[in-house]
Amino acid sequence: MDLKKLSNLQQQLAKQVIIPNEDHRFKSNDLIFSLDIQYKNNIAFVGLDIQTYAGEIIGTYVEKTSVDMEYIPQFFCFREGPPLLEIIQLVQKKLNLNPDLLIVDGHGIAHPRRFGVACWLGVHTNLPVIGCAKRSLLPYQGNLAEKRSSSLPVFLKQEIVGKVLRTQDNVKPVFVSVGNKINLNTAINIILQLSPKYRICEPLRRADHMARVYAKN
DNA sequence: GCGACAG
DNA sequence: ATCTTGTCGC
Repeated sequence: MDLKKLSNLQQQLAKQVIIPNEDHRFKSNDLIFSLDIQYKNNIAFVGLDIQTYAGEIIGTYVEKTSVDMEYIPQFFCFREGPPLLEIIQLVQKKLNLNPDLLIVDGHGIAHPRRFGVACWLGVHTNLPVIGCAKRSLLPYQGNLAEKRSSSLPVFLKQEIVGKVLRTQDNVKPVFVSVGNKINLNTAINIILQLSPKYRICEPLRRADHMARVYAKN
């Protein structure tokens, strides 16, 4: 694996990421596609949950695909990006439903080269994408308050590229960053809104659960 | 040089 | 991510 080449590719593609200054105003019927992957040997089970912005659950689906690259930290997008894109296009065609926002398990620009898997999906779909990860790739400083909705900035050099966000009182935080066509403030508000009860937001939990069930049969 | 490192 | 026992809590 030529990591030098992939590293250059990430830096090139990172230039295509668009981050607006204005908050995004979603409509009640806008569709949110949320994705997560479970692995069984070299087979990926991709879960895709569809709900409206208002909260109506449309359904959760799973597709089985092969995965052709190993997991390498910082190069995660090249492993998970293609399977994710595949199921999005498949479900889109099959159900004739078009997403207005994607939420993915992983980072957006909170990445050493500003190009996590959420960015990869962003430049390949031209859609708004939010990355929501369970661990950070970049350092942050300070003590995060224990109350829900507390947050601290995550820096790359001097720039804020993401936030550590507590989605529940006294529960480990998640790491939110944008992948494309949405700003951090909007992303944080949406993740909080979608996390009324648990650490991980509801649509990602459904996608994870569905993929997990299928991976065991 | 060594270790750490999203899923 | 996955491999694992018991255990705590709703």
